[in-house]
Amino acid sequence: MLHRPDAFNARCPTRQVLDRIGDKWAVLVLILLEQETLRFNELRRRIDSISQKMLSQTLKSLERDGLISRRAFATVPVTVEYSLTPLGRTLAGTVAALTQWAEAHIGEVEEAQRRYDRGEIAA
Amino acid sequence: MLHRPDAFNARCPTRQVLDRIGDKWAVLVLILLEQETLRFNELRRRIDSISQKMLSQTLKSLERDGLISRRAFATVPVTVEYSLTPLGRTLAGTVAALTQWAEAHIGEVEEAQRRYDRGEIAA
DNA sequence: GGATGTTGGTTCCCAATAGATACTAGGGAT
DNA sequence: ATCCCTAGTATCTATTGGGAACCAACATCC
Repeated sequence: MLHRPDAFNARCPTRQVLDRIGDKWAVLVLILLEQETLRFNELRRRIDSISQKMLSQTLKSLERDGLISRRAFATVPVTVEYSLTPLGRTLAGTVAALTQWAEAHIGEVEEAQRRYDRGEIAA
Repeated sequence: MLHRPDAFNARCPTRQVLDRIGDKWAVLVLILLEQETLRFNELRRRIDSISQKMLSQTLKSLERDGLISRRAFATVPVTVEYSLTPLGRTLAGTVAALTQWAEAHIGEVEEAQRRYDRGEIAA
């Protein structure tokens, strides 16, 4: 029935990509870098409530996946710039569609949550 | 600079939606239900390696958000059907674009990972 | 001249979450 | 009687996330 790579099979590598997208911090980093190259602490300041650890970890994963590139300059203190690769740029476009959906439909989602919490399980 | 709801602010509800999309199981459920209405154990069998607990939890969240609807029938044993709501259907379309990206670019991602793991931090 | 702040991280610890396993109820089939 | 089916829940543990402290090397403040 499924003629394409089966993302529902845990062994399928497509699932790995899906798992990466399923990282909220990665999504936010991609969206920010789509607009401009940023340094580590600039990213940290812009993404409210992200910890250094998670930012560092997220950037490392994205770099490993070839989605962003890291450039360090031997200034004092050291300067590190992160930017999207061409591959990352194609993903950022797709991810932007998700944030647009979120912004467009957040009202409906919140209303559904209120209805659900009041006990109305209506469709 | 940002004229739209600020997803980078933790207090912005848009971020909640982003967090929901950032759930790998939710994404897989949405994709499956886009094609047909399915029962609990059918979903469980199709999504390789999901546990009963996580499926149950994921379905409950999606229902609360108004993205899927649950219908129980008093058969023996009880039958429970899950299907997309109109709202969920609009999201499933957007999410499908992500899986298409994953399937199209998985090769590039894997090659980047191999390069990174060999120590070539090249852009 | 010592305290503090900057850079981009890493390490440690604890709380929260994910996942595996077992259990429930109310039957049906063997 | 015993095992299986349904759709979950309860419990326990493994993994992960987040907070805070620490690092080097310098610049500035007082």
